[in-house]
Amino acid sequence: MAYGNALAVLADPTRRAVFERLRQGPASVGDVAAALPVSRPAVSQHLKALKLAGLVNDRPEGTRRVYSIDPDGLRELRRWLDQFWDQALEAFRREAERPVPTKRRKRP
Amino acid sequence: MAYGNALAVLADPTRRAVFERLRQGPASVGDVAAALPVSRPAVSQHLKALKLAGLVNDRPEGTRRVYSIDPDGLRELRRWLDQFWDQALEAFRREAERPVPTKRRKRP
DNA sequence: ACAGTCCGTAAGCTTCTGCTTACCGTAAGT
DNA sequence: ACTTACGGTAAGCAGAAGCTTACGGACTGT
Repeated sequence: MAYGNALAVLADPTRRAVFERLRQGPASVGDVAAALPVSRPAVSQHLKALKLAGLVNDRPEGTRRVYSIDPDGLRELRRWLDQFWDQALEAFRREAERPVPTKRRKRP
Repeated sequence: MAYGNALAVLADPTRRAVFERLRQGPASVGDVAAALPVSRPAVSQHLKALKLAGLVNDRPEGTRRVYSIDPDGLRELRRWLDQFWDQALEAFRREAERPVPTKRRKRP
């Protein structure tokens, strides 16, 4: 049920902006903050949430801390969506084959 | 940027539960509410949000209102994720090819 | 050793959000 | 016409979430 965390984390716009910035390649906290209209601590908190959800990795580099995207979290989310997609289409097909909307009766 | 709405809507656990219930097939508001530990109005509000995000459809059926999954919203979300996935892997590959971590210098 | 840079965390506040209860409209059956 | 079933909306509230400022810790270069 980790995809739930990923969804919740990616729901916030600015946190998603942080994530999308990392999509271009690794970056430090300050780098990301410089590109966004929020403070550096805010970015730090967002990165923490992203890390907990398994969406990013981080490695120390001197006094800086470089974050990069972790494919694992994305993979899980993708799997959930694909599975959902298949099942939904299946239900869709079943429903389309039902010719008449079958007016709900009380009891047959 | 509609995928943002989809993400925000699917972030809430009970709303996602409503959505996943619909994955099995169309259902009325009461049906969904009966399967969840929340009140019927809560489900109604969740369905409204899902509908605004383009994730579900609804059609009247007598006094009842039958909701079903709308593939369009899911499709958009899937497209975003796939595109993100590809770009992230690309950046990943580029990074892997960089042999030495290149200790950040002040100025060359 | 000292100064400077970069970052994480705590505290606090404001805003948003999801839930419940109460009420009203609509459609069908008798 | 009246009753019953079903569902949407309003009002209100408790909890969560995101942002900022302030502070302290870790590493680097002089």
